[in-house]
Amino acid sequence: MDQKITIDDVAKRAGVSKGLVSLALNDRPGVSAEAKQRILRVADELGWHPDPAARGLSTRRAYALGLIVRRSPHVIEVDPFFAAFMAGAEAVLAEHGQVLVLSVVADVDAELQAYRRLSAERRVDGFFVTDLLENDHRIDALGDIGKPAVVLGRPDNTHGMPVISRDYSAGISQLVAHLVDLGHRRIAHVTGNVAMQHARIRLDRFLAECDARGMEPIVAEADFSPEQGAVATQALLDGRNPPTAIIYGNDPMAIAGMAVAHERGLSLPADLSIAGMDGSDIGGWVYPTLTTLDNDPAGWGRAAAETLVRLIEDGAAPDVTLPDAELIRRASTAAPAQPGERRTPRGGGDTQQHATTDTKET
Amino acid sequence: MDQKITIDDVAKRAGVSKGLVSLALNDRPGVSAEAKQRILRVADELGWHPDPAARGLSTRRAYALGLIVRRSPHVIEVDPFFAAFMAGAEAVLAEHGQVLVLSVVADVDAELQAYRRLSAERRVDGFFVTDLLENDHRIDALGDIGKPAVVLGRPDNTHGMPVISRDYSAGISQLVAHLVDLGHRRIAHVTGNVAMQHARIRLDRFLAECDARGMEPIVAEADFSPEQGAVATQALLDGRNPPTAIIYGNDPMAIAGMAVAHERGLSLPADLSIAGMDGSDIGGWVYPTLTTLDNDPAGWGRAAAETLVRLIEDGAAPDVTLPDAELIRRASTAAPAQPGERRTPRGGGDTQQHATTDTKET
DNA sequence: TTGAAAGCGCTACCAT
DNA sequence: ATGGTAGCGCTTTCAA
Repeated sequence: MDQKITIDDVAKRAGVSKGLVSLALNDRPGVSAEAKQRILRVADELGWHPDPAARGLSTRRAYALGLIVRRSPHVIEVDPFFAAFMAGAEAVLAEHGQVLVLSVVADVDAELQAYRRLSAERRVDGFFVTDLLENDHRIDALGDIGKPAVVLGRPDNTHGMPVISRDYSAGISQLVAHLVDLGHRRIAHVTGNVAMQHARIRLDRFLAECDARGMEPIVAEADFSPEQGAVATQALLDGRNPPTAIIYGNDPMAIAGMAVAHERGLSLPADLSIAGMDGSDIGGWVYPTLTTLDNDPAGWGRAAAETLVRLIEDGAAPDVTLPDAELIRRASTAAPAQPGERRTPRGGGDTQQHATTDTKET
Repeated sequence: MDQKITIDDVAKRAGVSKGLVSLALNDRPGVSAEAKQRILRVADELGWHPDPAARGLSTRRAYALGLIVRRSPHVIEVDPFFAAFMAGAEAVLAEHGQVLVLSVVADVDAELQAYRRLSAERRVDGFFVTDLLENDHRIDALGDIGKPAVVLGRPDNTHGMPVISRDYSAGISQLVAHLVDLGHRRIAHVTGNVAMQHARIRLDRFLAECDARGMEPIVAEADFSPEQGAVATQALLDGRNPPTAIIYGNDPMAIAGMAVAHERGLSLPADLSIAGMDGSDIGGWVYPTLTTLDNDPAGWGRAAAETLVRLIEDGAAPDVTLPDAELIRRASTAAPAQPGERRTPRGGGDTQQHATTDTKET
């Protein structure tokens, strides 16, 4: 149980020196094929693993990568992104003998502190930077800190850090087009926290899409929390000329918005079409099932981890562009009711499409 | 940026030897008050942090604790527990100079492998064991592995590992009593994955509560996923004598169950009362707002982290019992409609209670 | 109370 | 291609 096996044991048993074992392990040149094979076999027999502390002491590496999640307690529980992102990232790290070190903080100050701590204590070799802000302080701070980092966002202003990005704009175009095709002309957008770049990009694209169609955009700012999603929805529906469709910056807000509509006795989607983003599994299991844009958080995680590992090992890594977001059409969007038909009692009507029968636009 | 400051720098500047600095840092006896003070001041001035790799090489510690989350990709996204649990745990670990190492796996085999890897590679000093199974293999495996661990579960069969537990039974009693008080006699339970101890405990208590009241229990097995929650709900409602109230093993299943009911044109809660468990934030923002039992995942995280740190440092730590789960009464539970009244059109009726106005039973 | 020195397990360099 | 050896930064003896 207590691993007392060291590189010396392996060296002795294989009849070579420690140095050679080390070279063989890190498959470096200068080891004969047969020696290498023998060494690796012996290591395996003995169940030997190099001690990362000892390695790190020589190489000044931690063999660990850091993810700092900044979320308010009320958003984190409901966040459809991080758990899956971590799963994707961690799977890749494990293949590379690395480990994921996680920190969860409530605000930007605590986040900067966490970067500094993990870095000063030499706990990690690099960072994943998520939820990029517009003019993000962290980019500069990480520059000072001097640790490699990959950024999830748009390839701007990242001071040469590799960027993982996905074109969400294309999905928003599809979504708006989908609603317009159904006959909507008064479409609203409930934003996420627009201090975040991805929320801002979504808003900008929404505005552009409205503009291109000569529609007056309706916008309510929120922050990705269901609570704010509900508040924004109330405000929109209380407006003098309420929208016939609402696009939310994420699925939890959309679900909260649906609840508000239901509570007012509106029939969905006849009286109001609703769409989310960052498509989460739960969206396929609410009533009506939620039209949304997919996001594949595990894919983000894998790409980010591969890039960060490569950045650390090779000193550089190319940006990665993930496939465009795709529209997932479900039952929460439909043609708007004619003015006279509003507030119809519910029941009957369309059968709803379940998640297992999602229609993905390609 | 590149931390080249070592214990030697501190020793030199403070005019003492490395050894003394080390003693002072770990506040061990044998250092004069003034020397200690001076050393710590100098260390602070220099911004020195001991290198965990170097420390670990001497002490055979990793100064890191491991959490391995076993969840299928479809459950993890929606899981209201882990993100908040990690946040709670990590906050405590940071105070103790420790770090949280995270792994996400899909099944039990991969989980055991992850324990072995993290242990063999000496990445962590101990583990958090969650989702305890009945006769959990991991307990034995961890015994072999020989790393300290704390278990989230019921204090049985844990071979002397400290246990963090919360009495969920009390909450279930309250919940059943609440429904019975409203007039329900046909109450169903949609279970979580009953291989997990907490799902089993909930089921057992539900059965006991029914038994105590002479009610025939109705049970549908599921696995915590919204999909299974929906399937189970269909089956229950298609039964020859459908329940008037359904208690789900977690909130995502309850939300999926609500959707099934809505889709059938049932009016909630008049035609069917619905309750969840593991109360998540989102439950306060669906329609109707979801009656549930709270769970305070961050509290679990803090308690578990404190216990594990103590176990490692002192060699032993007492079990912790968290406060009983409490009923959160919201709008999804109400008196059952009289037979004749079923399938009333919705709208009007009760105003729903929002999350901000939850009623907590004490 | 303090200093000096010997490891901890590995990598990396200099020989051969 | 291989062996020997000097560190990496800390903790922990053992002397003084």
